[in-house]
Amino acid sequence: MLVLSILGFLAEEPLHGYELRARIHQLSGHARPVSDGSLYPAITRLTEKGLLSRRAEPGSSAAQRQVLELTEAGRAELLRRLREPTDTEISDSTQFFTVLAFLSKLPELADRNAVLRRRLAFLEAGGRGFFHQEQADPYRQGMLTIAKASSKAERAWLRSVLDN
Amino acid sequence: MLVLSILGFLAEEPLHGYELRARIHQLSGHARPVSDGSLYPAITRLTEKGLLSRRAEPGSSAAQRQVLELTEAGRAELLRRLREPTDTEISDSTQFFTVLAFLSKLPELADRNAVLRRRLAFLEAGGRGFFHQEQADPYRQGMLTIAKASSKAERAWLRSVLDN
DNA sequence: GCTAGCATGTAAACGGTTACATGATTAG
DNA sequence: CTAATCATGTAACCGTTTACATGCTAGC
Repeated sequence: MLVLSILGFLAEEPLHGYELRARIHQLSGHARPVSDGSLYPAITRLTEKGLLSRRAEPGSSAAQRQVLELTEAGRAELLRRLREPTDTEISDSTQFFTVLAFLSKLPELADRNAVLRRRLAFLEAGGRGFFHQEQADPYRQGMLTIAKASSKAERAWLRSVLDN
Repeated sequence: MLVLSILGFLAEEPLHGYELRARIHQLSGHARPVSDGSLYPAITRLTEKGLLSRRAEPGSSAAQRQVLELTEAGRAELLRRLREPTDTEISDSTQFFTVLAFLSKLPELADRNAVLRRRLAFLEAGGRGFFHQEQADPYRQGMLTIAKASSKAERAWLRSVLDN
């Protein structure tokens, strides 16, 4: 997911690591903070794979910035990942929201809608039996109540987008 | 999170690994499947730490079962984790729902309510600015719409439980 | 005879967390 | 002069994923 966020934000404009971290944090850092120890190694790996290029630039203040830019291969990889999300990127809400955050980068409406339809189908399958557990435990009942409300809101939004 | 689920289900009754996997799957496997490669090593680690004991039992069919049981130390660790969830167990919905699934194991109402109040305070802080991003991107708008609906439903449930 | 389900594990590769490490600039 | 913010990284540890590996029993 970190990789998808990096590719996604860099598809908008070149950024240095610190700024990238700020954007990722704004997008999903409220739930799970991004640590430098995961971000910088991820940048290094993506650069080694040829998906990113980096060039040094004098910092606005402080240390030298490494400005990161998507390569053609990087952009192709981003589009491929958005077009063909894995099963857990469809089923795991956290992962799906990351896909959704960058879905507008996919140029074809049909491709974008195909992804939304996969998510809708997953939700309509009812979390694979998750929703009709009968629970005596009041806290698990609460979990189900909340999950049902979220699912309902999301299905309504997905249908409204798919129906244009 | 896996560890919390293992301790939580074993607090209800002794189980063997295969049955434990089935229960974890029912609880949260719809989003993220549990793999044997994470479950069995986790069981081994917990046994080495003295939180679990295992004894062999003839299988109902097939291979020998390793029946797992919580030790006193294991039960104490479960209660400690439920009483004092980490910050990310409060902020990350997936992790919080795992805590919630076993919260009824905490004997004191005051302890359980303290956990719920921490979650409510986090949600009322508005996802730390997450909710008032103005987004032109329609998919990110959708994300916000869904997130707001979920948050609202969860806050309503939390308040109803806390108000008795 | 074969497939599905029961049942438990190991090994390699990969990625994330935490702590450590450095150093400049700006505002109070 | 000191804290906050800007800015980038490394190293050890730990856990997860994926693939591999085995073997029994019941039903078709």
